[in-house]
Amino acid sequence: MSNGVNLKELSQRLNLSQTTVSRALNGYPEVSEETRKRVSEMAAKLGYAPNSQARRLATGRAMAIGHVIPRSIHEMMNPIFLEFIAGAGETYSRHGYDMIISVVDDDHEEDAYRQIASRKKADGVIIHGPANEEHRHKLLKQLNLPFVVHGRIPGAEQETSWIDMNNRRAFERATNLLLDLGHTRIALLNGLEHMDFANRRRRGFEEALAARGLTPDPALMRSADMTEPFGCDNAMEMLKSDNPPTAFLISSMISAIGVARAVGQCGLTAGKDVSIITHDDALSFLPNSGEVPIFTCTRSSVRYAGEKAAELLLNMISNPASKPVSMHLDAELIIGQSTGPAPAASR
Amino acid sequence: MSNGVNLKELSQRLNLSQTTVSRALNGYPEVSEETRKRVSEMAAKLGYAPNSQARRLATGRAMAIGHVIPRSIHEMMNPIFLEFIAGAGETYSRHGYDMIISVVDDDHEEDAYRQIASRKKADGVIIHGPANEEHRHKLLKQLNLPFVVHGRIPGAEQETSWIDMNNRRAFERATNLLLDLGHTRIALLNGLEHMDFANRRRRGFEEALAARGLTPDPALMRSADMTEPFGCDNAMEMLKSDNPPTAFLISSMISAIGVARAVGQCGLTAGKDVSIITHDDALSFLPNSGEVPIFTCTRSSVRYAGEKAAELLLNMISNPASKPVSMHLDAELIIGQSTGPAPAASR
DNA sequence: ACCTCCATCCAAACCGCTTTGGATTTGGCC
DNA sequence: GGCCAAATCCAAAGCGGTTTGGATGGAGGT
Repeated sequence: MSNGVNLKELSQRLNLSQTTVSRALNGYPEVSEETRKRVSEMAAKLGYAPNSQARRLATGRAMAIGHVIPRSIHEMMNPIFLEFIAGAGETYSRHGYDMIISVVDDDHEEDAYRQIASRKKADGVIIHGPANEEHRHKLLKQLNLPFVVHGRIPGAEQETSWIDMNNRRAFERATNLLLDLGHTRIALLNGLEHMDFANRRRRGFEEALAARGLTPDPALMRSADMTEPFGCDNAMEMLKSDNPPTAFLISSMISAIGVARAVGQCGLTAGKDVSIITHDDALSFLPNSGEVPIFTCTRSSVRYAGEKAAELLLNMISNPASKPVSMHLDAELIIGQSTGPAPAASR
Repeated sequence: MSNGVNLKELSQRLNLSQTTVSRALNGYPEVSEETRKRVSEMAAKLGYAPNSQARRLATGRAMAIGHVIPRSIHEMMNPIFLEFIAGAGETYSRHGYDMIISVVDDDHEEDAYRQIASRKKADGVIIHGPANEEHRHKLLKQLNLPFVVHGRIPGAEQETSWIDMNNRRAFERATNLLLDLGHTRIALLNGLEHMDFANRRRRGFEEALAARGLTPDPALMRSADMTEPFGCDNAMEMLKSDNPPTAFLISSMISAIGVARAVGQCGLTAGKDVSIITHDDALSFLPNSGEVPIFTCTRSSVRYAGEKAAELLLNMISNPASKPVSMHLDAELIIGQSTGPAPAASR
């Protein structure tokens, strides 16, 4: 027994009108400090809190942000998605917004957005994992639903708000590091390249090679969901080939761990016989810290991106006339134990 | 330009009352098939969808389920949590419910629940990761907010609805498997044992040993957040000790991967020199399948648990008088490549 | 004493839907 | 033809807030 008071009852108990009570609680100026105090005390005593549905209806704002995630969201996205959510969630709750997540069948994604708009379930949404061929932003514009992209939509950079890390640059720098260490046969284990982020990473890799007059060996480039076995299996295969790579550049810690497993199983040592650089999204359950991190990595916190994306979106919502805004985050290049000079001319 | 019609406009266009239109769309019987057809056609044409806030206010149901997760949710919970969410989310959307997730400061968890109740933000909640000392269920009872526990609250099994896997039994079986293979020095790398699930797993382990007259060696039992380094570091330390274990029993795939890394670094082979059994929550980004899975494991799908938990909760909500219900899931014991007979009297 | 101007407070409309309690029409049956 | 029940449909009352457009009363100015 603790709840059940509504505005009407509260105002009756106070011998005040609902108007005054509402204004007192919402900090409007046309109510004396004394009554305001009286009101908030009584409200606290009776445990009054405004019914959110009623408030939303009256104000016309849903006070919620939607995230629609297709059921078969690609495996590698999963943990990253959660970390992003955690960051965004903090921002939302700090601003009194709810976060609503819709898990939908892949072919119902568009429906989900339409429903959010037509039923007024949320004041805005976040687009996750933009692909090379992306259309969601068009739909959302048409639905007049504010949104922020986590990542970038190729060809729509100017007309959309987004937050992204500099994928191309990060992988370019990582590749250069390996080149500086004398590696020339570098393998790339990348995410699905129909995704924009993976596409950009590959370009960074290729451009760095090209700048030194090297051409990437297609046999050393793989692209798939970034699972652990993906890393292990491909690394194993490459290491056992006639012309194995001396270094690996990997798009995710999860797959990097797989690569490390393969390296171990081949009796090699990472950082000596083989070098590994991975991108590190700073996932909390895969810490790669310590004085000297296990993996040399390009690091960029997805959680932070989530916080910022949410802030961008909330700004857009409270300021609908504003121009598109974007944030470009640079990854840190952090030296760990998994890189070293290329072994001298192997057998 | 596509939305903006409300019930009033729709009914005017049809020369019908709002009542009739509402009833037609919601499938009530007191409207002729002909008008129903006319109504739904016009609704489709004008892109009408009921404003969810208004509907919620009128019906008094939030049509949403809340998940509050403390900001510092223990690291190992993270990916598991997401998988659970994915499962639950499917059930919700299939039933027209929204899922709202609140990320809150640890010391505001109680507030979060109170708000959900007093502001009527959700019709029910899921309790995640019950601890040995658990109090949330009392608060929720007092708030009169339906809930389902993912896991079990010790001492409140009868009076709460929950879904849990048989942790004790799973770890008992796993331990017996190792014992049958001749292992006697078995290490346990467990989750935080102030959590109910970890506590139960330890008991399963200890009881299996005790049944064969063995007492667990405290030096071989570790408990912490289930990160990858936790597995690697502890395994490394144990393997290098004077009296190393011949087998590892591990609470999470993530840490198991760390153990595998340590095993590799020590020049040993899993399944031959050292045996590994891990619990496998069937996380989608850590597949452990294939003809012969890499890890021998006790497997139980968290996603499935999420689906079922959501179903239990929705049932409770639509049927408030019902008695507490619970589901006990048994983990499969699956033989993979990481276990084998104990090596004959090692050096 | 009279008037203006604030400072407070209030009654009532409104947000968009569901639902109650009829009103009206239709059809079957004696 | 008259009557009753079933089939349709509707006006209006909520749901619980916010917000508009005053009303009221006391202070200050002349």
